[in-house]
Amino acid sequence: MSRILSRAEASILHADLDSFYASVEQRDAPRLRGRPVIVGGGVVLAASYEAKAFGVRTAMGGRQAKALCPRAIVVPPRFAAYTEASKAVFAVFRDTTPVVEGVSIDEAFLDVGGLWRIAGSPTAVARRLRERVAGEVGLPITVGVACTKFLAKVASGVAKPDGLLEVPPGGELAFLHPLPVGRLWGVGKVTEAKLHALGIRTVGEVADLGEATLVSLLGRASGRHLHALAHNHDPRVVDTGVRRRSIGSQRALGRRHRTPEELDVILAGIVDRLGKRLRGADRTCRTVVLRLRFGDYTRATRSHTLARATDHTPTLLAAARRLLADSLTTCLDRGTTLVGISLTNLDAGDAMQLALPFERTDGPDLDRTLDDLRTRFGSESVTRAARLGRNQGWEVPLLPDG
DNA sequence: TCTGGGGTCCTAGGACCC
DNA sequence: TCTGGGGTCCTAGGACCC
Repeated sequence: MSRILSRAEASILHADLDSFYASVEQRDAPRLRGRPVIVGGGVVLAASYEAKAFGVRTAMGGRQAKALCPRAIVVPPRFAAYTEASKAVFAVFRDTTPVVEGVSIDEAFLDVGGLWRIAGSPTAVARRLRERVAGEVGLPITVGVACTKFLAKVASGVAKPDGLLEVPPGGELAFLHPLPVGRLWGVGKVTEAKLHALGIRTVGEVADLGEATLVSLLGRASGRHLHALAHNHDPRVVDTGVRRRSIGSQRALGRRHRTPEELDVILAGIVDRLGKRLRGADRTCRTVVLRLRFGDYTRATRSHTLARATDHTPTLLAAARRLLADSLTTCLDRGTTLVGISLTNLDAGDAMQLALPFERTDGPDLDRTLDDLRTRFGSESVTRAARLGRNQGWEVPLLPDG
């Protein structure tokens, strides 16, 4: 299959803007250029490389950051400016290749395997992409080039900041195995500590471990995942149709005591915003999740699944209020420092949307309908939604790839 | 060190169904 | 009637990512 052949060449780009929020601030305010910049306040949302040199890191407490880098300039975030910059950068991505998969506001995968004839090698494409983002949007961006998504991401991480790194075909494992285990996607503090406890510090040592050992150590999914990545097995293609699986909003409240009435007002504000976002995205949800954090930094989640998917704010709010009412004594006892709502199970609504065209289609038209839906919703969403629809007893025909 | 806001995915147990 | 196996859904919690 052509997919196997194309995997032999390094045709996947992982493009990642450097210290995105801080770079936008430095671009827009000349006085910040070349200086250590921290975006945020109570917590560091982003730090410029000048600030990172002092040990300042994302998610670090503001006080600690100032202690490490007293000369840092702290600026409040301007989310509208970041959204606009992100749109401009993604426009350059899409002008480069139609096969773009956004990962976050500042990060995307691009498949440029089909561009040899018109645009040259993937590395040449990456070089031009970096020049265009710098010239047209005014931001530094790092690009990793490799034969798999995972390796392209590792490469961009190694090449940061403002860099370009291609992992040459055939040189994948030689590149990967000396790296520390923390470079593997999905290895955070906890997993790293478990591996270190066994004396395992490099990706190569993980690769030597064997899948069964990793599974017994980390659980089925994580073990298999890590084993695959350590051998650079990553069959995922760049998927243009990835859809959001949940939307959420939360608010930190500080340590001040809140009355039940205050909590209710905050909750209603959050649900109102989310309802608008949900309808704006033309989605529906079936599950409402209440997230709480308490004065002792413990957390709790409570969820409720509705009989059917909805985008109706009063319905969502009623569910959220019931969840909060059930937790109210805990909230008042322990002191609530954060309230949040996540709307999940967004696919349940998709399943209904998708079931309709299925019902009207049979014979040779089915393949065309499936192709059309996959283009609009992404292949994974279609498969998942069709399965959900079947489980609900709707008239959704079995998908060819079962 | 005492912490923001937005997400994804996995696990495990109980309920329920075939 | 008893017993077992297999599967999905729901819920709560946790790890991880940017």
